[in-house]
Amino acid sequence: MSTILDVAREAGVSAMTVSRYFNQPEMLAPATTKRVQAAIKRLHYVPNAAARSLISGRSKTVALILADVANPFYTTIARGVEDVAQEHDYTLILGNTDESREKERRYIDIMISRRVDGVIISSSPGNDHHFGLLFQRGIPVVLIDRIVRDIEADAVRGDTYTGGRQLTEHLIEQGFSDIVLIGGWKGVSSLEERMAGYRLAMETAGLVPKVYPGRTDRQSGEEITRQLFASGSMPEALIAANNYVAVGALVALRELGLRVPEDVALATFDDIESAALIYPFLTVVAQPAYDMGVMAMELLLDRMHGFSGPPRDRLLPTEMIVRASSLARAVLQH
Amino acid sequence: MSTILDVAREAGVSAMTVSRYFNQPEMLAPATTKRVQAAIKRLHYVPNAAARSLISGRSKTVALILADVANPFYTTIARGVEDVAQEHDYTLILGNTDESREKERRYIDIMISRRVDGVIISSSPGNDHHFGLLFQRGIPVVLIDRIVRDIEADAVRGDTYTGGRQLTEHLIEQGFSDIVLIGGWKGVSSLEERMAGYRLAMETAGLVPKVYPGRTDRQSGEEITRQLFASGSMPEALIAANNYVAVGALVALRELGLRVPEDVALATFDDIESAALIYPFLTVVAQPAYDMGVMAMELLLDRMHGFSGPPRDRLLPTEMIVRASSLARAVLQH
DNA sequence: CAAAAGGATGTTAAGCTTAACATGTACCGT
DNA sequence: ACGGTACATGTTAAGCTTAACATCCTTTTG
Repeated sequence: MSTILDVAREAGVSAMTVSRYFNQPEMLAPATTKRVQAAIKRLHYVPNAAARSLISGRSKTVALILADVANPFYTTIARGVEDVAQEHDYTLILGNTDESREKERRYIDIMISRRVDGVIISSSPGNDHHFGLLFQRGIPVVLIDRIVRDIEADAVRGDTYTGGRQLTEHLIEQGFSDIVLIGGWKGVSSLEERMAGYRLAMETAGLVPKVYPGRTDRQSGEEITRQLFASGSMPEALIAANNYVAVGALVALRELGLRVPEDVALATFDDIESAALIYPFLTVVAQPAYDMGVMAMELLLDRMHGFSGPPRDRLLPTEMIVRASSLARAVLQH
Repeated sequence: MSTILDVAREAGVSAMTVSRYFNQPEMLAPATTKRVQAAIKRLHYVPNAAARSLISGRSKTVALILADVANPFYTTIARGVEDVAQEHDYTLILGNTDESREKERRYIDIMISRRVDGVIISSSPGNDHHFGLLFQRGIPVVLIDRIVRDIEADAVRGDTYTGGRQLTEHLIEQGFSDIVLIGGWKGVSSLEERMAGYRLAMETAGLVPKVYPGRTDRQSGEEITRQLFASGSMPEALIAANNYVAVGALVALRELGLRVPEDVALATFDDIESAALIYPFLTVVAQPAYDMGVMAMELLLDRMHGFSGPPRDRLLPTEMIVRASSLARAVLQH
């Protein structure tokens, strides 16, 4: 594999001149530029990123750490991040934590080891975060979707507090009063906010909030729903903590022979794009996932380029899309 | 930022001993191991990946290059790849090509520059592939979903040829004879195979295959469908080249006031998991995307560990799932 | 026309880790 | 007690690029 020295020899110049061809091309004489260019082409030379990184301490790399790489909400974020990163010649390292603190910890070591220039992370719940190690080394961090208390970092998130409130108010307007929130974890800010919005709306209307917490996967949605109805409750409406929980709830309700929305109304967060097109049915609070990714990468670029102001917290507006699943019987009969 | 020398000093040993702690721990005396361990902890030392890579020529990194990071089919593959990579301590670099040859080319340079140990790629159509550069440098490549003619690399793909045939036969059995294939590109093997399966089934049944090619996005599905019906044709059944095209077709058909399957039957490839659960409606040929990712990474691990047999072509079975969208009127009325 | 200024290119060393080889110590057998 | 063996640890140099400084040649200026 040829090195910069081989190219230098081939072009009859010094290694430094070749290096300048890449880093300060305007400094070279046109004739030299040409000769170097030709030599590079002849030898198929590509600079060694490791050597560059070793000397510069930087890597032109950004780590994107997500809870679930297969969740459409996160992959849409990833797409936004990638588009901006690519534009600015940053390479993306992808990590999947499955909400595991240990995996998160392992990735933090990898990021340090690889001298990534920045990190975008949707952190797992818990208090023993290891971000400190990143801060010590001056690696900027942008939190996405979920903020972490006591961490002084930029953050980008959807306004699901308002979303939760709107969704609840909408269901109340439809005439429901026994509205239950299912799924979702303590410790995950975006889920706690939804819950808080729900609570506020319920209490403002003089209703009693009921929360059945759980995880955020489909399985959990099914379990909680089964359990809820097995326990003898017969709520009029459900709010699922996220898209997967909603799908699980739908599966469980179908099993129980309950129709949506005739027997039980349902609403949730995070739009499932394709599904919505095929069968526009679920009422949702949709978050601007792609824009969230773009903005996160932009905030990170600022920091990597030296910006050092106080943490910025970007709360992007969500949009409630009312569809059939949340409508009152009365409305349906019209 | 502390280096291996700092740790050595702190522990009262040589740098080499610290290096051995990481690379051949069994060689150290227990007491030394302890002292080194303590020093590492005190200094928060993390080895510098660039220096390691510089000397070893390897990077413990694998590049995953996909056409669209937001497409659920590909992200499910990504999830499989990531799970296996993580298990084996490989870090994943993510790339998005948007079917652009130029972006693919750029990524190939990045991969070489970063000395990735292997590449998994769903390549864009075209003939001027630059994989040669990877082969020259002995970087193993695994093709996923799409094979590339004349490239001697391992491949993992779903058997969409059989899938296309089955889907077509199913529609023929339902009594349809004017069946049109919409969307999909020449040059993309997985799409060509679907087409070939469709052609075979049609011709075997003495029917005339009709293909309206296009891209693979939703937009394209809409356009082709509109165009198809605007041109006066009135096919009895459509087969969409992939999930996005199918969604586009559905949107267009709804606009045209045509019901599925009462007026036009529809079937497609690539199951949309959540959508299918909410509304089990689309007849599909589903591919085992997660397993494809897992297998691709496993083949790659083999190669990276020195396996050098002939290219392996893994054709994973697909599964046809018949749902409402493809049923004959007669069947529906039952 | 000499001296200064400016532009283009070269030289040296450093960045961190590890392969290859060297050294040192403890214990073995005879 | 001595050479030999095995094990534990140390020394040196290399891997590739670039920052900092040095040099050389051309051009400008008084």
